[in-house]
Amino acid sequence: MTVIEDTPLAKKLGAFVALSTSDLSLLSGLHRRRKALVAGRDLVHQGQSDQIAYILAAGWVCSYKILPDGSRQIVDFQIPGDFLGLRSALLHTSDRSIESVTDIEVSEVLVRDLLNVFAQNLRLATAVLWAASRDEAMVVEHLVNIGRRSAVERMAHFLLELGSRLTLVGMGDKSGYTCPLTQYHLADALGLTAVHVNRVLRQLRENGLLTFRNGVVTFDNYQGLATLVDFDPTYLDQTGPLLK
Amino acid sequence: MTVIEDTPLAKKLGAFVALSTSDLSLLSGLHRRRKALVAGRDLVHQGQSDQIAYILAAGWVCSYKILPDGSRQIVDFQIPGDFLGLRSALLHTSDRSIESVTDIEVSEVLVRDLLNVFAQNLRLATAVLWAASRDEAMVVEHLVNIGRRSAVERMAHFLLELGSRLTLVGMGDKSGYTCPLTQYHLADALGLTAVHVNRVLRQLRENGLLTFRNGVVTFDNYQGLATLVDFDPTYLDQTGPLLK
DNA sequence: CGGTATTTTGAATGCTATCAAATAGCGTGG
DNA sequence: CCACGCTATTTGATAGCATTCAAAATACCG
Repeated sequence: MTVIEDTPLAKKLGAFVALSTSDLSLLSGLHRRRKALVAGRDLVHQGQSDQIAYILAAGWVCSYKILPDGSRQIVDFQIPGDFLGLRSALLHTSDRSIESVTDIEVSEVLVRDLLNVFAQNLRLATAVLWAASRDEAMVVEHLVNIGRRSAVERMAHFLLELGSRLTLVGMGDKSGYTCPLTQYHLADALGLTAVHVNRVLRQLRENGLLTFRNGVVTFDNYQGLATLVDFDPTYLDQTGPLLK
Repeated sequence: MTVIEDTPLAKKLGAFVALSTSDLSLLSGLHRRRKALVAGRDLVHQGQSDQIAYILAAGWVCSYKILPDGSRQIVDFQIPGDFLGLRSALLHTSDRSIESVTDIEVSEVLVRDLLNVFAQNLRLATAVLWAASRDEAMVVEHLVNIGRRSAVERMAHFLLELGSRLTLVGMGDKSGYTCPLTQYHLADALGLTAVHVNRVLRQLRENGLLTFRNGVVTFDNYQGLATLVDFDPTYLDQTGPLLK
């Protein structure tokens, strides 16, 4: 049996609030109904909405919107420990589609079960809300990124942010991380062309800032990158001011 | 005494769920502590967070982030009936600044009072959550707008969306609305230059689509605009599927 | 009526897209 | 194990949209 504390969700929430053993076992109660899915499948389709949310246990996922001309904008990527479709399940509205980027494993969560957990345990409810709020803050940061930064800065900021998130769940550190995204994914997320993404990555590599090759992001000069885009990971590393 | 049903907040929430007289009086209970502010003042500053949220009663406000190079990205505008700083008050984190665009009137709302209302009245709690969720959906729509549309399309989409929101609170219709935003505001919201905003507005005007002059937006061809950007106001006009 | 903020227009530059094509990587089947 | 086909990456040349710099015209305010 897996050690409860080691699920990505527990790690992430644990970074927000201290979790007791009983908190952890309540959380693990949500991890029944495991499901596996191959890469490139839609989990939720734009407009559809049902009573189920998911916790991503393994693999990467993206949420996106398609425009009438066929282009798409990726709103966010989700990594292990993230909820999928939480708001759409709670509020019966889905404004975007969700697709698996890699093969994934998810745990189905019934809204009813989740609300029960919240009712039993304020600490967990807060932690989950906190995480949801962080996700929203990331969308805002993403908006600023696309609206006001050059292509090189966008890329740097994006890869730094991803690094911080992965570090939180033990899948990366300041030296880099494994990343399954293609240059097309990056393009759709950053509002660029895949061709230009390639040139931007080359530029970052040639300036000794970072290398993204063979599915691995390597920060060659973390501090330099952070300075370049004024990266402030504070909005991700909350030190749980609400509950201790 | 003002008729309760006529506050912009009541109008907006009323479009989500049917509100009874007792719901309305509970709502109006939140409208004590009226405050007035002149244009161009900060209500909440990036990073600060306190226990107070606001309901905007009159005037326009914008929430934005400033980048280290001095440029700014406006994340959203708020119009009468919108909450200001709701999430930051609930979760003790503010990721953006809020500034008055015009002279405004707000009602201060203590988190405690708001939570009391929620506890007493599920219908209102749902309506408010719904409104908050709509605001989030608008940020996502905004992201898509900036990431994947041309300058002309961005402008058209933005002004259409604003029109829908204003219509909901009785401040506009399909023919147009009064709009206090300067071309600098539009530029900061759409990730453009003020100079280019001007050219884009001219282009829209010369194509007979819309006219924005002397603080008035006039839709010269509403259907043409909606088609141009595939505008779908569905995500704003919810017909309250949750509570009737 | 002067002063400031906003809008408008012009010319030149530059960043990113588009179009086109070559190279490299990877899984599959012979 | 190699050939094949597909997807992803890389590079070059050209076009275009939006920015930048500059300045004039107009609106707004006390």
